[in-house]
Amino acid sequence: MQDECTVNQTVRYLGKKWTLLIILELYKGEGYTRRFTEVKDRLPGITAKVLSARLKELEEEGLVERRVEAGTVPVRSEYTLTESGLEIVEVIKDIKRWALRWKIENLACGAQDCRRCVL
Amino acid sequence: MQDECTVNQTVRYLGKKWTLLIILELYKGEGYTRRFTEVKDRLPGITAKVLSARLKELEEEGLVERRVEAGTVPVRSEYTLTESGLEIVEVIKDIKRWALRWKIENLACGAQDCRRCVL
DNA sequence: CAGAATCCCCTCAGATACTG
DNA sequence: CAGTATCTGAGGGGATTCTG
Repeated sequence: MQDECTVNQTVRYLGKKWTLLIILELYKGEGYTRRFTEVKDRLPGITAKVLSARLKELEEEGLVERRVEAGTVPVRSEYTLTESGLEIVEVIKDIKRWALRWKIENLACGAQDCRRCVL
Repeated sequence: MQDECTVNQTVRYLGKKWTLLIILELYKGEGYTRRFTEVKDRLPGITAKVLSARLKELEEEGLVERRVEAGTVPVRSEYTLTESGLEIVEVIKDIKRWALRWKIENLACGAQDCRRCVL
């Protein structure tokens, strides 16, 4: 099946809602690292369920690494971009450049920290 | 809402199944142009319904232009990549490079004309 | 040839509530 | 704090049939 194509497969999870924004959030963190709640608080509207699912998916795909702080109460876990995750950020930047170039009518984005963040 | 972000919005339709493959198909056509059935035949597994829907969406987003040959029976219609559509191909190439670099286990893609086509 | 119409199942994603 | 469990509605996408 054509669905097996890497491009299609890749874009199937990258295309899901919130995924790219989560990656950018980790990218903005110190050492490309953020804690669960940190990401959650910085992405207004996302639910714990969705964030959890996306992070798990990204971990399985190798773009994100999870580390659990042992012996801390309450529990702390950190998510860090891997090398491949870091490289995909460049692609995201390109998408953003493309979008800003051809979809300038969309002012909502410029109003958010979306524009400042990685461009 | 964060959903208004251009990156997220863009990726919402680009991330749909078949979309990128359709764009690449047009890209491979003479003058970046292909007819409906041409695309359909070259993407085994796609249904007319989905192809139709994707092309309409891409047209609305300005990546594709539709031209109907007047007065021909049976009807012929052509789809051509616009300037913005052509530019997004570069992004798709980057995604493919990324995927081939980090997901080499996925041999299915290399076996198809997927690898030859644009890289 | 180039679709549109219908049916139907599945996944996505939000809301809400609960837990180690 | 960092999740999981459950329910629900909306949209995605395949199969099939029909049409100008």
